[in-house]
Amino acid sequence: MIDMKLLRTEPEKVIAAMARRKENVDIDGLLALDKEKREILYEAEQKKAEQNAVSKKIPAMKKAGEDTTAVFAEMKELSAAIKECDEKLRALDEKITAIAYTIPNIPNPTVPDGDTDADNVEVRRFMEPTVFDFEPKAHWDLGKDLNILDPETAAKITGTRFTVYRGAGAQLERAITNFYLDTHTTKHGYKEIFPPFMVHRNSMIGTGQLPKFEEDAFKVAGTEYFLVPTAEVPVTNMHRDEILDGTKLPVKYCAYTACFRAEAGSAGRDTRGLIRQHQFNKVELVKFTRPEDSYAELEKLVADAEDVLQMLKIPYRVVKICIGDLGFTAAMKYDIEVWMPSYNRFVEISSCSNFEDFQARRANIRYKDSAKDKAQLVHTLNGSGVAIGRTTAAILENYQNADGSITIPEVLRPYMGGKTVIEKD
RNA sequence: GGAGACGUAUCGAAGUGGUCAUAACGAGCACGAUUGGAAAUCGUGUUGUCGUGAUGAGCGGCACGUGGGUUCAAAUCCCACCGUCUCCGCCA
Repeated sequence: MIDMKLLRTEPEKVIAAMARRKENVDIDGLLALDKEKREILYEAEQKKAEQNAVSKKIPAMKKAGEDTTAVFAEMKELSAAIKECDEKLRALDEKITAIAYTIPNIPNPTVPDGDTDADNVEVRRFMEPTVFDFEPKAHWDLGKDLNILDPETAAKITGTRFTVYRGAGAQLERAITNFYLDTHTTKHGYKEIFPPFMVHRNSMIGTGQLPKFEEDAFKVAGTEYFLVPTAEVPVTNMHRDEILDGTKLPVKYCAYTACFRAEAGSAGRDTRGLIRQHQFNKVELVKFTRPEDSYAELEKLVADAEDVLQMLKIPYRVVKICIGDLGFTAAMKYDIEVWMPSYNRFVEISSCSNFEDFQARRANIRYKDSAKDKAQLVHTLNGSGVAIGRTTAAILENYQNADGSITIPEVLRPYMGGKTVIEKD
């Protein structure tokens, strides 16, 4: 949510930010509505002050036996005028929030220029892209041959963009999940959360998925619930309308959830394999920080996500997202992309963002250090730590052997009963 | 799913149409007094938010789960929704 005070005092900053994003937002119109609202608000408050003053005198008048008929008539008119003001205010507020909710976050000045993901800037790499002395297969072929990934059966029971994992495939997915959660909770100091997989509308608004991107979400028929598109939504909203203890920041959570995405507009893209599914597993990292610490915490967040890939020994690179590819809610974002031999390129496996106070303002999440202090908005951050389904795909492809078997990364073996290789059963 | 009770500050809780909502009373917390130090005791303080001021003081508005309604006036009366608890049913 845009800061209305910033908009009032320094509209040129907001206008420049929107121009960088190539967003067409009617800032002048919004300012005019805001001005009108404040004028009417003042009028309404004057009238209410009068109403309160008169109301206070009425009991005394009655006690003294005075005739209150005239006063009542006057007050009735005043009351009607107040009601009229309140109605105008409500209508204006509705218009203002409707516009405000469609304004994206102000990007950090260091966000690189560019129009598409091709313009993202590579920051660093880990390992070199995997080299094979045989013709490597795509993970969907490996999964089929090993009988561990079964999209056909998923289509039979549900539809496209779902996968049934079987046997060692299911075990591998579960091993990765536990490895990620264990590493983040013990090594990196995050508190594990297991949230609901459905949330109500306010939570989706709080983190910015709604109202603008409703077609991307699955809504549960007959309810007002949405399937979570990421654990970011339930976990960030845990502290909605709360004032956190500033001395306890940063608060760091990690959470596993299944994630559900309609993938509207992705028809025909990544139709094979685990890359783009309606349901996928992910461990998410979420932080609530002091404003002055948020960028340092973003770097640490990325490092924590990278660490699990380093332990898995999967080649990856980190890119800084350019202005044209920056999401609606983010002020700055890094993606981590793993090497995917079947695509012959790097594929996103984690997105780490600093939202600054954008989500905190929507969700009303603040902090203060002591009772005397004024509550201030926190900064929120999150990042995948990391996507599990895509990890499975990356392991199958990067750890495949000439005979079609898969060597299990060392750190996962304790999670798979000591098994070292996945072979056709 | 059925029946009932409830939702007021950090917590417990009073207030059942006006002149006690910063909100009784109790507890907690902060500061001060007392003490060699502590406990106990006493005193003072302790919500958030919006508008207008300078990000101050002051002034004014709003908030008693949420949203409506009745009324000159609503924590109080009415309606809807949300949530909590108890009993019954069902279930993992």
